[in-house]
Amino acid sequence: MNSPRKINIILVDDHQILRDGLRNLIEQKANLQILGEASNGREAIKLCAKLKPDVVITDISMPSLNGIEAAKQILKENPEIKIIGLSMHANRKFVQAMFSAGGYGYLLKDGDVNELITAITTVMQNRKYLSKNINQDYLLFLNDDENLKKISSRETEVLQLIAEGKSSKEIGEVLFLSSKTVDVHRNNLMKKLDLHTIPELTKYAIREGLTFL
Amino acid sequence: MNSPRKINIILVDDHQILRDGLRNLIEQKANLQILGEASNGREAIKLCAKLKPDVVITDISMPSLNGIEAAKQILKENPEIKIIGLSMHANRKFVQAMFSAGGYGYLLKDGDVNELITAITTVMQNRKYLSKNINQDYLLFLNDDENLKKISSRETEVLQLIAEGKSSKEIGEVLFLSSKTVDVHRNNLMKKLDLHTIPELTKYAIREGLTFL
DNA sequence: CAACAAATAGGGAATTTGCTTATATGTTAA
DNA sequence: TTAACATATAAGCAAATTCCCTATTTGTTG
Repeated sequence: MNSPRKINIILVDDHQILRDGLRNLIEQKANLQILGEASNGREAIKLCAKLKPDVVITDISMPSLNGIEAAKQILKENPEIKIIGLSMHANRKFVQAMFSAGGYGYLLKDGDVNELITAITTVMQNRKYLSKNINQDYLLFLNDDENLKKISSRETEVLQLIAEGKSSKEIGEVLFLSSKTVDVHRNNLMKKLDLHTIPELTKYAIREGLTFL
Repeated sequence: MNSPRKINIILVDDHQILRDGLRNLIEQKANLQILGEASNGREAIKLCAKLKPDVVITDISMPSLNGIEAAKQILKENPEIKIIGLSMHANRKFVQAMFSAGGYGYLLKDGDVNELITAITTVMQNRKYLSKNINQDYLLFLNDDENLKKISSRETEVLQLIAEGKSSKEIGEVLFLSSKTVDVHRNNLMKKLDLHTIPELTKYAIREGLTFL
């Protein structure tokens, strides 16, 4: 009798101390193992391409690239990966966005670790998991995909970096684009959102949870 | 030969999942034990009064009562307790505030766990500990308490207008100043606040209630 | 009085943004 | 299956803005 293969996990959060703690707890379970860790969405995408985990546990709000955008891009390449969002916000908008992006689970950071283990096993059975502290009714609406996504993924990415204080040039370096392309994205964002200054874009990004206050 | 007494610790953070992880890691060290946990500053004060720990490890940003204020109040009753702040912000203001409140250590959440262990043993030797990812120069200034330069009312005025999306030229027009004067105010603000981009100033202004989201 | 902070502002370099135009690639609706 | 539309890319050039340095005046405070 051979024991079943371990579930391979990638852990994504911008706080190493949280990753350290979670890794330790998760690896106490015989059937779970951590394949790798990333500290933002951009690293997570690279790591998933390389390591092909079964499950990604990812913070939502992170510098450089947030968990929602990361989920979209990971799933475009590897649709079979189960992504579980981990956030401090019980906000409906985040929940919605995570599931619309193709995520399989959404947990609150003030849940306990057992809930995380439950979530992992649940999503591995192809079932969605939503933190028990969140109104479960949200699950009913998850297929109304018609959320206000006027702005594209690329634009969202650029917006986050703008709100983090980066210039077009710096953003271009991060995304391997000409600064002129970034200029165009910024200007399109401003047109679409009817916002006309960088501080206004910043505030919008904060409201959308793309960056920290 | 009797082994030395264990170091008693109270853990304070609003995310249970982070507490779970840290507790587990810390208790793997034979000489450390967790006496109790709290999920905000107010609870922490009560717990300290009851349990008299050697060390408190506390998040800075928490609901109900933040870590800085909690530190002040804990130390008023129990000046011998060593308090270590744990924050995601490398922001000078927080560091300064933590030490001014009487704290003994300041760690970033993206440091690793070994650093936390080091910090605990350091403060137990009556030495201050500052996260190695933070400019250590801050330690030099920690004793002149009035080093937290407050911003002038003119600067506050300018800051608000910046956060509303106005350029130096526009601000000059509103305040009947040369745009160059506004430039100087902006640059002084950045120096005083240790912030280096307009989006960062904007976020600061929001936190200070100078402008709306 | 000396030192210092606050408020004002000019000069000039460096950077950034705004706007226009253009091409390639998808997607979708008639 | 075209036509229309959205997305992503990027160059060129002009305009605007910011960054850094220096400087003067005024008020405060040890």
